[in-house]
Amino acid sequence: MRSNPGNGKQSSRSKTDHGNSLRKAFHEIRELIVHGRLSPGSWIVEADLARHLAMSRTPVRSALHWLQREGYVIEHKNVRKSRMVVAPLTKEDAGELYSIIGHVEGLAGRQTAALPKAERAEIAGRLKNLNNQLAEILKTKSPRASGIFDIDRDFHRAIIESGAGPRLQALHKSIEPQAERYWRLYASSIIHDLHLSVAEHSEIIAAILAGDPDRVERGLQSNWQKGCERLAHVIDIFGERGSW
Amino acid sequence: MRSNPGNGKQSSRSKTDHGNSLRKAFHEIRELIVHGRLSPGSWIVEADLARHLAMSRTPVRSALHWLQREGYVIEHKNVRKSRMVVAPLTKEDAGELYSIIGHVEGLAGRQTAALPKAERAEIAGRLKNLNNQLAEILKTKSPRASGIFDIDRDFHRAIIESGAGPRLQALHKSIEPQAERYWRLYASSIIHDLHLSVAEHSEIIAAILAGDPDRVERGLQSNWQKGCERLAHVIDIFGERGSW
DNA sequence: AATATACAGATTGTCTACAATCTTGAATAC
DNA sequence: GTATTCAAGATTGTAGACAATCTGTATATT
Repeated sequence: MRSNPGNGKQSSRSKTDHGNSLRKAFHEIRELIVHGRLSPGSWIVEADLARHLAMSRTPVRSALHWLQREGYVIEHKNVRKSRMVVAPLTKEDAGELYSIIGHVEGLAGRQTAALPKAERAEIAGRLKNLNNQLAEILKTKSPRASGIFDIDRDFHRAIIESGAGPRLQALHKSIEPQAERYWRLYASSIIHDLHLSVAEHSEIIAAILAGDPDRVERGLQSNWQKGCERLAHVIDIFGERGSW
Repeated sequence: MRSNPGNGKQSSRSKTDHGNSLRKAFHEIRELIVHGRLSPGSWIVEADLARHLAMSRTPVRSALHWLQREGYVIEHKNVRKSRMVVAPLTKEDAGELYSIIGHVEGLAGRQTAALPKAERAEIAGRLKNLNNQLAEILKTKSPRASGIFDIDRDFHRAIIESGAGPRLQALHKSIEPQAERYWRLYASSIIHDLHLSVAEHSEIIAAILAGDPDRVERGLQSNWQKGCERLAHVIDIFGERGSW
C-alpha cells in the first residue's frame, strides 16, 4: 500500500485547499454583489476579499475575472492597471439587461412551446404550481421578499430548462443573477406589483398549453418589459446606486 | 532621491511582464482555437500553452477560464480536477449558436432601425459599401476566404455598434467569434453561397433605410438562419469535428 | 500661497514552488 | 491470458513572494 499519509489531519482544508476554491470564490462574491453587501460602485480590493474568504488572492482574482466578463464588476482602465469596481445600478443598464433577458427567455420559451403536448402539459402544471405559490404569498399580510425571489426565479428557470439548449441555458444562467440583483436591491417594486406579474405568468402558462410559440415569446418579453417599467419607476424614486 | 533602479533595462519585458499578458493570452489562444490551430476536441495543457506564449501559467490559466465561460473550451469534470478541452464543432451546437446570434443581432438591428433617418442613411451607406466589396470578391475567379470573413464580420459589427448598448455589444463580442470559428473551419460553404448572403444583406440594408424594426430583425435572423442551414449542409458532408 | 516634485504606501500583475489529484502503465496474482 | 493493484509521472489548484505601477501626501521651490 502506498505509504499512508497518516497524520490524522481530517481538517477539511489542508494547507492548500486543493478543491474548488475558485468556484466558492465566484459564487460567494457574486452573492455579496447580488445581495448588495458589496455596494454598487465601490472599489474592490483583491486582498481584502481573499482575507474575507480565507483563501489566497489567486482564486479570488480568477473569480473576479469571471464576474467581470459577466458584467457584475467592471474595470476602470488606467494605462496598464485595472481597478475592479462593483457594477453600478442604473436605469439605462436595467433597461438593456431586461431587454436582453426577455429576448433570451422568449427564444427559449418559443422552443418550449414547440414541445410535444404531453411535455407541455407537464411543464405547465409545474409552472401553475409555482405561480399559485406566488398568489398565496400575495394573500399574506406581510410578504417576505426572499421567498418571492426564489419562486419567481424557479418559474423562469423551469421554462429555460425545458426549452433551451446548453448554450442558451449557460447564457441565461449568466444573465439571470444580474436581473435578480436589481430586484433585490429595489425589492419594494416587486412586492407591490406582484399581482401584475402573477397575471402575466398565467398568460404565459396558457400560451405554453396552447403550444403557440409566438404567444409564449410575446408573453415572456412582455413580462420582462413590464417588470422593467415597474423597476424604472422605483429607480426614479429611490435613485440610481453606485453611479455618481 | 529613491535609489535609481539604474540598469538600462529597455528590454520590452522585464522579468515579470507587468503589462497585459492576460489579454494577450486570451486573444492569442482564442485565435488559435478560432483558426483551428487547436483542434476541436483536443486536450489543453496549461503548461504547454504557457511555453508557447512565453509566459507563466497564471495568465494562461485565467485566459482559459474566460474562454471556458464563453464557450470556446469546455471542461471534462472529474471529481475535483477539470481538464479543459477545445469545444467540439457539432451541427447541434452550430444550430443553437446561430439561433442565438441571430436573435442578438436582431435585437440590435431593431434599435438601429429606430434611429433618426440621417444616422440610418449614414449606416446604410457604410453597409452598402461593405456589401459591394463582397459582391466584388464574388466576381473574382479565386476568392480568398480570409477577406470574406473580415468584410462580413465588419458588416454585422457595424449594425451592432450602431444599435446596441454596452451590454448587448459585449454579449455579441463574446458570441461572434464562435460563429466565425464555424465559418473558418468549414470555409467552403461560405465561399460557394456567398451570393445568397449578399442578397440577404441587401434586404437588411433596405430595411434599415426604411426604418422598419420588424423587417430588420427578420432580415438579420433570416440571414443567420439560412447561413446555419448552409453550414449544416457542409457539416453533413464533411462531418463534425472533435466529437467522437 | 500655489505649483511642481519626490517619496511612501497601497494595489495589481506575474512568476515560481508546492501539494493534491488524476492518469498511465507495468508488475503481480489468479 | 485477464484482471487487479500499486507506483511513477503528468497535470492541475493554490499559496506566497516579488516587481511594476498607481495614488496621495508632504516637502521644496518659485
